[in-house]
Amino acid sequence: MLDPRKLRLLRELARRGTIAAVAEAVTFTPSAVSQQLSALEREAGVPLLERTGRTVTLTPAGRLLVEHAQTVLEELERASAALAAVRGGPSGPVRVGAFPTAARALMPAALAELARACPELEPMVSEIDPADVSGALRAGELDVALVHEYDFVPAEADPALATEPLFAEPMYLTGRADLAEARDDPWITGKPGTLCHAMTIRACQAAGFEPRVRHQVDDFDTVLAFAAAGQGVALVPRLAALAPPPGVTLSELPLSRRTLAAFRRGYGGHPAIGAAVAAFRTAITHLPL
Amino acid sequence: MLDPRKLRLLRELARRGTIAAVAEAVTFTPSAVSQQLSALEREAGVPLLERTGRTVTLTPAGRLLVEHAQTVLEELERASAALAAVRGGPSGPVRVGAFPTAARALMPAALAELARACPELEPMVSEIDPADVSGALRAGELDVALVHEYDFVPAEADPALATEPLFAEPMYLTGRADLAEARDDPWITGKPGTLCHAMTIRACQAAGFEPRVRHQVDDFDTVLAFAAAGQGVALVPRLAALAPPPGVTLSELPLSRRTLAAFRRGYGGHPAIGAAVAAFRTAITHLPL
DNA sequence: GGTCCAGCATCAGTACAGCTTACGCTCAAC
DNA sequence: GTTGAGCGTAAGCTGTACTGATGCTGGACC
Repeated sequence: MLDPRKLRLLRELARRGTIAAVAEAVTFTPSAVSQQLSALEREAGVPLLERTGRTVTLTPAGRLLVEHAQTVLEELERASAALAAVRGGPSGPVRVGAFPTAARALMPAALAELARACPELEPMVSEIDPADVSGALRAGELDVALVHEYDFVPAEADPALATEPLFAEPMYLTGRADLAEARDDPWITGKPGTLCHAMTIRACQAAGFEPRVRHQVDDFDTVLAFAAAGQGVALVPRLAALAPPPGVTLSELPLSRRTLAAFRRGYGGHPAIGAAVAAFRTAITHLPL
Repeated sequence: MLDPRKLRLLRELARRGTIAAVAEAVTFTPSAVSQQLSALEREAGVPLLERTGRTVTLTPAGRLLVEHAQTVLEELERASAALAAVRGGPSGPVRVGAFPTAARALMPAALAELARACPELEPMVSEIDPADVSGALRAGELDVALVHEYDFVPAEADPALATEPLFAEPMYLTGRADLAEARDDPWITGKPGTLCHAMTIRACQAAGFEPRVRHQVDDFDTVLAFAAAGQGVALVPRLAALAPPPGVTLSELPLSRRTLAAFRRGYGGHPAIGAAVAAFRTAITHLPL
């Protein structure tokens, strides 16, 4: 019988590309991962990995097995979720990931609501960059996470993950009435590789110009402070612009940011996930949107 | 992570009812099964078994988990089958179960065809009573089996097993032109509990009478010999009546017996199963039906 | 060309999981 | 009361799966 623990390693390898990365994700040594994958190959009777120099790639048979591993692992998780549902009310630790804005604006109210509704639940919140959420969920480091997507920058579609929309908020432009006016202004964006960065660039491109980026700052409070200091214009979501510093004018744009809850697909039926998402929703109703 | 080996034991328990029976089916000691199930319960966090005196029954949570176990195990088997398909042509041992009539009439030609088409395959045939086929397939003692069903006696519907129809043959009545004429005759049936027995009883009931059973014999050659000796009438399928003894007349009835190939559901894609079923079909074309 | 480093494999050693064996308990049948 | 079937627990052994150390390969950089 194929061992799902080994299948999990294979799936991670398909995702991460190197044995070392898999080892780090599951907190094993690379040696252990290498041995387990070799054993899996032996059991499978087919080469699953191709060793070329100091790198490994999956063979077609390996990719095929990854597909099956996917469904097996999902189904196992579904079984766990069903058991947890039977076990009674949600209880035990739930690891929650949240991007910084949400951690600040939404989490306190959500945690209070969660403590009220499910006192047995022990939520553990980690701030996490949305770009890392997918990997952390898959690796089992997180159980549920808040992520967001912008117009022009959809959330990563991962077959192993499911999402549930929570709310949408409009985007604001600082200093100017619309994007066209800001065509020649200096811009303040997030750091390259972040969603905020991509969002700003793409929105400007859609408006017909390439933004001249002067500052690269991730924290929206800092962004607004820079804007107040006349350092440039920026796009900020409603939640980050509830109390703009004096001297900063905000114009609502026909752009939005959507916040979603993400979790492993098979885990959706888990009562802890349901309770957490419900608490998010309750907290949202208290949000000044 | 839930261990599929333990899930398998739970599934077997749901089917067989006692730990001792599970142990026998998987060739463990009852102690090992007990320990494994206890461990599974501990991991699940919910009571799965209810111990009442010297017997165990599944709790609702246990039954729920069995459902999931079913799909997990099926999916694992599907993965194995996919690997076997990649591995190239069918090879290795295939355990084939067949009821006595089929073993005699069909198997020689089917094995010859299989040896021609897939020389790497090592079929191992066991005669087996159709009533035991389901359990043997589930326990992994057989990979594919020939079973049959009669009008009025459909094949057992097991969610873990899939079937594929192979051929149908008419039933014959010995001595008389139709069932109504045989209303008051003594009858020769299979032994109680067999499909043949049930088939005869139900067919007579459908014709409006209760057969008077005199002899209980499973082997159709013996049945025909009894009929030739004037000991009564009987229903026999075409395959068993190819060379009736002198003095036995046969009348075709509007009843049929269907022969099917059965295998574990997840195993259907396995090339060895496909090759075996194909060989059965080829052998059937040589059958004087 | 030599050096360094990243990445994987192999080997030896160890810890733990899972099996068997042996034994005790409970309950039903006789 | 005795017997036997059925399950659980304790003790012991084996094999699996991990870590840590070592060696090999190939690319980058000087």
